[in-house]
Amino acid sequence: MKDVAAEAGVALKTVSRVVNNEPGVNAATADRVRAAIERLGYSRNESARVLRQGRTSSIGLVIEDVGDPFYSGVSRAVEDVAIRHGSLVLSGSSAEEPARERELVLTFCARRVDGLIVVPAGADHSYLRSELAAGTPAVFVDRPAGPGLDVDTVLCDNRGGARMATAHLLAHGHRRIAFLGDSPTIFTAGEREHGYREALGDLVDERLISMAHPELDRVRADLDRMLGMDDPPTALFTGNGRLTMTALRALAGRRMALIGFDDFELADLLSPGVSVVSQDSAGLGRVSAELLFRRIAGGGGPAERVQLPVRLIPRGSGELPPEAPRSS
Amino acid sequence: MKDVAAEAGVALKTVSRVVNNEPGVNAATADRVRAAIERLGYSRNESARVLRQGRTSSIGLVIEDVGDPFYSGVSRAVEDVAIRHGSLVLSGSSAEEPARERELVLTFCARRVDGLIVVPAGADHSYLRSELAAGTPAVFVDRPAGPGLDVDTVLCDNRGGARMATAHLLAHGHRRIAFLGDSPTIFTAGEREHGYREALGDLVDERLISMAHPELDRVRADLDRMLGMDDPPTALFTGNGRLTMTALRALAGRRMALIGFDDFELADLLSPGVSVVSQDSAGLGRVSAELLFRRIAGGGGPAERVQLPVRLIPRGSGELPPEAPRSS
DNA sequence: CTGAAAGCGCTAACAA
DNA sequence: TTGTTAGCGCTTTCAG
Repeated sequence: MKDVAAEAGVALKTVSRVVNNEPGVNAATADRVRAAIERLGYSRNESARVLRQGRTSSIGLVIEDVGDPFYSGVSRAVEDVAIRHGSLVLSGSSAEEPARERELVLTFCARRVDGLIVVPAGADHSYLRSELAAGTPAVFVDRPAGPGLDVDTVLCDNRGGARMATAHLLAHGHRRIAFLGDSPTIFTAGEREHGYREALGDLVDERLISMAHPELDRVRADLDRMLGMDDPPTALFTGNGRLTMTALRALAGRRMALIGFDDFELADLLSPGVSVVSQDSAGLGRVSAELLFRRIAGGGGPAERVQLPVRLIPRGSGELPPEAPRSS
Repeated sequence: MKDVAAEAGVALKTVSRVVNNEPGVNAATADRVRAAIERLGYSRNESARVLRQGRTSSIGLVIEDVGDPFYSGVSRAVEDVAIRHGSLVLSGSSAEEPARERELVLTFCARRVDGLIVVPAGADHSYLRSELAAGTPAVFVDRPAGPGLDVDTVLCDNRGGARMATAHLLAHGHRRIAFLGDSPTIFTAGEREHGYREALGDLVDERLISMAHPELDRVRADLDRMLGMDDPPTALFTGNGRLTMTALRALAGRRMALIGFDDFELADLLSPGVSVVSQDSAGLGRVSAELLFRRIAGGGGPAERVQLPVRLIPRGSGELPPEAPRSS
């Protein structure tokens, strides 16, 4: 910048003014400066600007895995909003490990991001307290923050969606409805289990509920066990996208009513089409990013908790009738 | 840092030494400093460090769309390698728009990223020349850089994969093989078309080739037109994942041999399973990131051009025999 | 082993 | 409309 000033025969500050499109610069002078910039191939050093202004024009995004379609949808939506606000996105995957989540968040904070969007992996976010107090706003997405942290949160209606799916199966005549969920330590998994239980009421049978990490072998074993019962399930409700696919593989063509939580590409092309409870991943990203930028801009008020609706998409698998009872 | 120094009763530089784990600090002093850091909740301001050192420990990643499973696979792999090198990833989606690609790259450069990984949308990358000359290394992924730019490149064997797929269909008795490709301005689309033509030789029929943006209506119209011919195609080769899915929808259950370029989730669950040419998106990301970090570390030598192998995964759809010729 | 001073490139505040 | 000066928080250099 010094060189540019010399080249254009003006003061440092004038160059700064031109670079920042600040008003109050003679057009001719500005042109001379721009010419000098062009000639010298100058480009502003953002680090210095950041140091001076204390604003990085970047936000940090911690998700579970960029490779997962649900989270990459969130990611893309956040990115779009950020660009509109002139911000860049620093992102990282926690791989569902609390330690990595913490490390990423603290790294982002050390880089003085203007704000954070976090899909939490852990349950303890006390490490964030000092950052929040220091004025870095954060929005939690998909899952709430650990106890004692008063922070904006954007969630899907997990419980309502699960209730809806289960009720849909009930309405189609099913009474024996199994639930395959992810590990109950995961917030969304627990909420969906609750919704399932609420809809089922007295019909709940603990033997038809299985919650653990979605591995094919586990799912297959569980399904085999359930289907081998005297009064086997006639319908299945799967607690997330990965589980739905795993279950589809494990079922290996056996015909059974099925509704999955979370939509997925090609669900409509399978036969029958897979009925799902669809979450709006893009909406999740968009809403949380907008909330964050409102906070960054100084928007005050108490922490908000937004819940986005989900919707049931019937495609056939959720509308299959119960198998005719076996004549015994 | 000044406060920490005061709190610990040492000089600024000593704090700096402790924070950076520099050798030559009395253990007791270091402990005192660390205690002060803890008490004050201090964390180093990376911007200032960057300003001084000129190294940001971050790389820029420009892809087409984080929401696309192929690119999010690349993305995740890049991220993993970056973390191992103590680097963060700034990423952005070009949405296949050259202007946005350019803007992202220049924004990243203004932030003084240590290096760039780019899936180019445009064909002209002259804007990068000054950055490269200034010492910011770049690696192009999935598609090569525009003419006149001597830069590391990591590609898949698009042509070979297309040749393999087409030959596979030929081996299963097909002689009328249609090709649906993406817009020919996209490098990978062109390469795959070439491979298809090479394998087909004299059997090429221009009426069985359609290349454009993968919209359902277009694909449906093309397929209808082709299937209405006197000698309709008995097999279809689709040029990317999006097109494969679109074609599956457009075929709406009509039985026809099919191989798609690029694997996708659930390809095995459709009936018949969809045979594909699988690209290693994670490998693409990993190899390019490793190459980039080698350059950042000062690794010299001429620009490399790495080609990753692809593999054919038969699942049924690519092994269907031609329909018995209609008795006319 | 520890410290003082200079300066990275920029912008804010104040003059002229 | 333009310029001058100070200082953001850190690391580098050189001196104790």
